[in-house]
Amino acid sequence: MNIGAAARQSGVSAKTIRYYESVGLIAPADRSAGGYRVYDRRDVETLRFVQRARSLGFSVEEVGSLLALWQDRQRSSAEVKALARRRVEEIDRKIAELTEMRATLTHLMERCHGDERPDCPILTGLAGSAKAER
Amino acid sequence: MNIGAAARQSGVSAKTIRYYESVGLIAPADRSAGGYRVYDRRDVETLRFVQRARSLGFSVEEVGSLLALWQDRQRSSAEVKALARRRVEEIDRKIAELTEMRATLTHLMERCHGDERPDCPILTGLAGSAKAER
DNA sequence: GTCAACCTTCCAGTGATTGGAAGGTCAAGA
DNA sequence: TCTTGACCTTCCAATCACTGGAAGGTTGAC
Repeated sequence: MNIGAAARQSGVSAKTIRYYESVGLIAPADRSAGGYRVYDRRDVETLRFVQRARSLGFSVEEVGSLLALWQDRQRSSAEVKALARRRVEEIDRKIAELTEMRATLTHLMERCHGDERPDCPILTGLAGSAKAER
Repeated sequence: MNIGAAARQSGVSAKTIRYYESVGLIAPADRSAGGYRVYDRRDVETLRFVQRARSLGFSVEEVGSLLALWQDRQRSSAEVKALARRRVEEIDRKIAELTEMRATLTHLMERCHGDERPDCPILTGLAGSAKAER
């Protein structure tokens, strides 16, 4: 199958498949007589694996490690779990950061009339200390 | 004061101040005889405003709008509030996405021994359907 | 033969910085 | 007066993970 079909079946765009190949995340595809990249079901499986790992927020580099681990029958599950644990910690940090932002923002918004009047605590909060306002 | 002092007082790095100037977020600074950028207390205030807005996740472009609104004595607070509301919605989307990722990941991890054995549900979950596993 | 749909490579742009090179300015001290 | 070191200047390149677009080649159907 050509790259377009592989893209449709894996959920990874053709452009992105070529990109993954160019950065060495996936092996270079075989080529047809006309120079087209050729994929089989196994390649699509790999692409799907990559797609899922990316959707869980693993970086392309981390997906590379995961892929290597997946293809290594000898690997220990400890390594995989450690990678996953680090990812969860990262996610927790981001959630905490966003939650903090949200609290500051909604606090500022509550005090803002949101009408024609020019006075706006959101702006003065930004100008003074947003933190102290809480 | 020079750019270094302005950076220290505003919490925006010198490099970033120059960048903000280059993209038109802030007005070009006055220059000394020797060609150094010169800042006063007002500039530092503006930089601090930018820094706070950025830390709440507004894009540089959005900070531009906020800055214009801040400097416009005639503005209506409704506009500012709308900008903030969009930001909160965006934050909520991101938090939801991260929460979903976290749930999938921790579910996968619970089933993984994390020892020397090679079998690892995290990898098979990634290979099959991570969603279906839940 | 000709047409559309598909594929190829290569270069550039995104956002928001950051790093680094090569060189100019400034104030203090020997 | 000279030198040192801290600071500043501009400009180009890299980051991350794509995405867009140009210019051109391949394939299969009608």
